[in-house]
Amino acid sequence: MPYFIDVIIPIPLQKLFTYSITTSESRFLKAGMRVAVPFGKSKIYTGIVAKIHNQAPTAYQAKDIHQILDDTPIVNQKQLQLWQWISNYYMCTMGDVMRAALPSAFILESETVITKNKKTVDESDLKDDEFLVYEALHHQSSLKIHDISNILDKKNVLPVIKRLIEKEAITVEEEVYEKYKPKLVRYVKLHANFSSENALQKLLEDLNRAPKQRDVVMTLFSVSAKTKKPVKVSDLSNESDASVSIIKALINKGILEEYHIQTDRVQYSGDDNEATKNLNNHQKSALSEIKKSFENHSVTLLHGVTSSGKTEVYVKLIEDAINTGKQVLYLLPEIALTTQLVTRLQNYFGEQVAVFHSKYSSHERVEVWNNVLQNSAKAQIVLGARSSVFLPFDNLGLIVVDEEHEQSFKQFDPAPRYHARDTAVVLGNMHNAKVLLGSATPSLESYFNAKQNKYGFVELMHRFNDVLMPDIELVDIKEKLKKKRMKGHFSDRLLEEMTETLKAGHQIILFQNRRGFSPIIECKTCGHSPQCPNCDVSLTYHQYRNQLRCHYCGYNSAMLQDCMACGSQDLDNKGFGTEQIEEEVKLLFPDYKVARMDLDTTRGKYGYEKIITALEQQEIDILVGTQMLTKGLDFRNVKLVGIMNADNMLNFPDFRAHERSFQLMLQVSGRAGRTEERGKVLIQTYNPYHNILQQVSTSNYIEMFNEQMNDRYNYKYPPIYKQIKITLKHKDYKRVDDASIWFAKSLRQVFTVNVLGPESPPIGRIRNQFYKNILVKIPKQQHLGKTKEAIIKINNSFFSIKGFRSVKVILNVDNY
DNA sequence: AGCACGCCGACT
DNA sequence: GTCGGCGTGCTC
Repeated sequence: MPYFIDVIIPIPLQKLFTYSITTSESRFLKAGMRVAVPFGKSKIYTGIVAKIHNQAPTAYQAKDIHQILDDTPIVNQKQLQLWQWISNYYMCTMGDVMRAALPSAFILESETVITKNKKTVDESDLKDDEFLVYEALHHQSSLKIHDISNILDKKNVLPVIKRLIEKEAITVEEEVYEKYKPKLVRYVKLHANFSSENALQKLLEDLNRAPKQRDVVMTLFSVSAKTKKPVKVSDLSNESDASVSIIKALINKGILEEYHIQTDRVQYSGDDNEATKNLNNHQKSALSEIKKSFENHSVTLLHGVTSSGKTEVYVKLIEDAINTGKQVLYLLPEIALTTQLVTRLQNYFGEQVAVFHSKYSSHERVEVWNNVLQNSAKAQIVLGARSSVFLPFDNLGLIVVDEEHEQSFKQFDPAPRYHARDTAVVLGNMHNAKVLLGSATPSLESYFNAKQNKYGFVELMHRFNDVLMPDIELVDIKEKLKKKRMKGHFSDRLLEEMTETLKAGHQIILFQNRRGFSPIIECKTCGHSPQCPNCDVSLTYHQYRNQLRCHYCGYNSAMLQDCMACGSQDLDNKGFGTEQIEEEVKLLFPDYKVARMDLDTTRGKYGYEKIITALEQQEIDILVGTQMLTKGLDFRNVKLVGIMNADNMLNFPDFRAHERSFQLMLQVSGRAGRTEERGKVLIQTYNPYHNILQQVSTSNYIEMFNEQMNDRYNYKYPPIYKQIKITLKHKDYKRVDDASIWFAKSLRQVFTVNVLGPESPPIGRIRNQFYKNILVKIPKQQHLGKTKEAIIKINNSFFSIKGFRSVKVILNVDNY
């Protein structure tokens, strides 16, 4: 019987590809193994076996596979199921998912290797460039395409190679290289010849004439007696103070024997585990409520105020899960994956904790992957950022999604555009695992789900040690400006508090959110900024057309000459960043140490940690920063938090701007006064009566939730409606314009009023590509799957139109 | 996505 | 004349 396999290939093509295999291969291969397969004329790709079957394809002749790359599957059945879900739900190809899921070292690529033919060729027959290549092959046995471009100093070398093949001077082959190389560490031991007492005695006598070497041997004895473990070459060299060459001499003489052991790149070397901390009463009751909730809700939301000790509660749940022999996944936003939290968990669970995030090299990721795959003791608890949902778990018992509201859980650019929190819920379901979502400021959708009783719900509203919530004061800068009480961006109130805090020897955090690309028009007199009449977002000023536009419905109007609210002509486009604030602080407080933390200052692997450490060790008095500051860090000595301007977040053109502002401000506020003393937060704003600011100042989540949900309901936004964003891009404006109008028209034929756009995004052109957005809003009762099918159908007919073929279409499900 | 094939401008 | 630009089509 003929055998075939369907293979997932890491390219954005909808279909799987069928290859033919032999009977013996069919016995060996299993779904989830990697195979190298020929694809197209010359390429060899790494594919994952999705299915083994006997149905020969009818329309074409299946090719044979090139090679099997694994002995056992590296992707398990549950993962393939998850990939399929992601591919369906987020409307991307399996290839896209594969690319995102596998560490890149697993995806091998072929390289063309050129070798000289045995039979000699008449060199006069060759042209200059052909001769150069031929000549080079006399010195080197093989060349890569890359080498040839270097030799000939041009890009396109394929015609030359083609001619050489025709003249039978060379042959080409595709070769696949394994990218992952295990790390080997060199060890030494005494050669077996000297294991007897006599031989050893004789050896030491012989070595009396080589005292250095004798020392090394003696040190080897003492080290191995002390540690009772194999001895590394590097350790021996350090301990005995001998150079590596002396050890090498001993190896060459056959006195020592060298061997290699494969080691993990990622290793934990710490003290013995601590017992987990005892919980206070509030934490205890939260813990038992969570456990109770898990009985009938596999997903539970924990709403715990900042500094309430959520982590300790997680730790207890993790402990329970691993005690029953299950794996645990602890998801965090990338940026919060700091050494602080990692060390904390390692203190409790030691070696069982594995860390997985984007700063890890591809090789390190392979090691974590393999440890999870083998259900090794070293990876019972995985602490990771969004991509760790792709690890080969087999036996998950618990998933914790900390800082659940964080938008960085959603991947925006390349496909798959998945949300790790939502994917984690699906993953948990597959494993019958419990999922705990935790946040001090839950996302509206999760809180909504909890309210709908779709998720369980537990609150933890007491701060640890009963520290008071910080005192939040709103400062009206409109008024301060009028009364001339502003120094640059600082109000007199903020300066007062800063001076006092510094005098008392405490630290200050100043928060300036620099987000927002195109400037927003703000009236200098009343702080009003024009709103879109159709949506609850601020209009964005577009200089090139002197227009005000709405990002969401495409509404636009001519630029106003005077403020709609107060008639003042003093309109200003606002936008100041952390750098200016830092400069101003340095001038205002020249005697104190000021530092800045934003994307620019935290570049590099440890940039972020350096600043955190400096702050912890109180080398910094005032830290100016962006949202980075908000991520679950514990700064003991920070007493004052200043939010320089709350308005620029509130006016961000996004239906979530208010929700996000609330979350952000409350999170930053949480950094103030985490020990005995009560912290102070000052929020500078032009509009202190803004509902969100009032809600922040009283930490009133419920009120914020109700009001925002009301808006979402009125304006048909998530979580009431689902939405899919369709982005079209092309380098020719006319073409995207036509294409997007066509696309939107086709969508309207199916979805009528629930289609918004097409409209140009605030940044209409990026990298010489013009963008157009179309938004499809999906009511709750409308079938999601069918909606997607309809969109895919429209997309297919779109691509059958000649002129639209070169337009790129990006589908983004839940684009928030 | 790559990559080949094929048809038009600007250079040794 | 060729080199190289990118439009179009295909990949088991």
